[in-house]
Amino acid sequence: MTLLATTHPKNSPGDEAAAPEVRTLAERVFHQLQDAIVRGELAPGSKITEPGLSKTYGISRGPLREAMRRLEAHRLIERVPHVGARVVKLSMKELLELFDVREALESMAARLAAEFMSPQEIQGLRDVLALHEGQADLKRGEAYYQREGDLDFHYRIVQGSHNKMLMNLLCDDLYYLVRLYRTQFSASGARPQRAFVEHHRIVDAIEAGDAELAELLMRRHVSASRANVADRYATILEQPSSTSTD
Amino acid sequence: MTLLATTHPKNSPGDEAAAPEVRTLAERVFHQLQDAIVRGELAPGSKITEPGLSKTYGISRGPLREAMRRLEAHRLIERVPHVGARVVKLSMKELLELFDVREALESMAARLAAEFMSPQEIQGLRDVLALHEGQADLKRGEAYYQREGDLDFHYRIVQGSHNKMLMNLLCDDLYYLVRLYRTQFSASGARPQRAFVEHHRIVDAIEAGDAELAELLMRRHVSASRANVADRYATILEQPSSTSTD
DNA sequence: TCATGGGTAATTGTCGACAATTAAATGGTA
DNA sequence: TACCATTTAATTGTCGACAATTACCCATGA
Repeated sequence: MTLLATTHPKNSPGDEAAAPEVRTLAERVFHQLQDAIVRGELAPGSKITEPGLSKTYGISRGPLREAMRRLEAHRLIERVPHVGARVVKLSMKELLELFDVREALESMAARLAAEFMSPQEIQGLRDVLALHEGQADLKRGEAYYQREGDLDFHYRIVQGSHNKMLMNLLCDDLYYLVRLYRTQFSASGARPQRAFVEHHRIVDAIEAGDAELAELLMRRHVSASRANVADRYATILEQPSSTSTD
Repeated sequence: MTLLATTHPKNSPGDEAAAPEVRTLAERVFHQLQDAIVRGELAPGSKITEPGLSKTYGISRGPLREAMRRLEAHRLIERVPHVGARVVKLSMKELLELFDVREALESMAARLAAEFMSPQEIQGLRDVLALHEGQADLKRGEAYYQREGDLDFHYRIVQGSHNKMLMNLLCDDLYYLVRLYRTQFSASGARPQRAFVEHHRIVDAIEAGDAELAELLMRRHVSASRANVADRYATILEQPSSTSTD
């Protein structure tokens, strides 16, 4: 909880009124809806109507529409003029596309992090890894927290790139989609121990200032995660029972 | 005009009422403002006020605010709650950040294009190159159209990746910032003949289905463009006369 | 039974007005 | 004269109501 709160202080589960820079109604309901979607409280593909949300959140349609516009910009809902909006439902194709984009951006982030990350930031990375290691030793099966921590790890590297545009793209846009995917596909942590090793090697490369190696390792790391997801999906397709994701 | 219109049919200069999917006031004024900003008619860094725009465009503040929200999502304006909005003014640092992101995303796009681009799409790429070559032979100095065509070239490769998320990120977000930069820094085409050669080699790699080579060449291409911009900026800093971009 | 048409209901788009917050202007005081 | 507090004006945030478009339902006909 402690380390997690430092990286993404907003939308920590259970507290939503203490958000720091929520100065307007539209922003507040935006964060609320963002959380509700990411956590699966609003079903993927379900239609959301302005009067309905307006009544449930007790605000007018004006700020609500602004919040929905922001959600649309973050690709969490899809709107059609004069028709309505519905919560995004990731298909496997779109999920794999997301992994390709992550591979491109995060490998670049790792490269830049190896160049510009400060010793304090690197120490913070090591702390995160140590925390994960302890958690992995404690509860081996339930890797739920570990997955949130996985995002924590990636967050810090992106911030270590000191590239604001990268930070905006990854942290403000894509990572919410990643979290949404993890709830939609109920993907608890797969391949945890291998991911641990890869994380360690990436930090080693960053600490050594080896930009090329950090980039390569991060590229492989994301690519392996993508392959793992694709494989699991392929095996699920063999035994047709769950929801058809496309 | 013909080939350009096929890739980005909207906001072709001079005609704005014939936009295809503009079904609402907010969308129309969004595209109008987008054009006005990218073309420099709204000065970078200038404050834009809701009543002012509402009067100039003859619409209410409701749809105008929606248009402004979309502009903010596309990073063309910056808003501060209770204070106001102003047109984005790219600093050199942010411009170089933009090049880093482009390098990451477009190299990935080239890799995917080499895998999935159809023969017709490749032929379209060759047509664009042929058109540029003719233009370069005709007017050697005035490379303005060539630069727009340069974006046309990159557009097609991104679309050839068949990755919708990449297409959204690059074509809908970043490329408008690129065009904005070219007007803000009044950057007419530098190094045109070298860029031509690089374009040809990229297409060759894509046509050969060599994904790795296409990725590498595109990465170098964008990186060289970034270095060129950085160099020109450094030389400008030697002779202090123009606008301070940061 | 299915397709097609009209009519109704609901939702979205748009507008003008009021409240809250911020920035500027003005005046007073050390 | 410089600085600070108060007032004032302008802008942004929010709200409710009306208009326009769409989707749904039902009846009619082949």
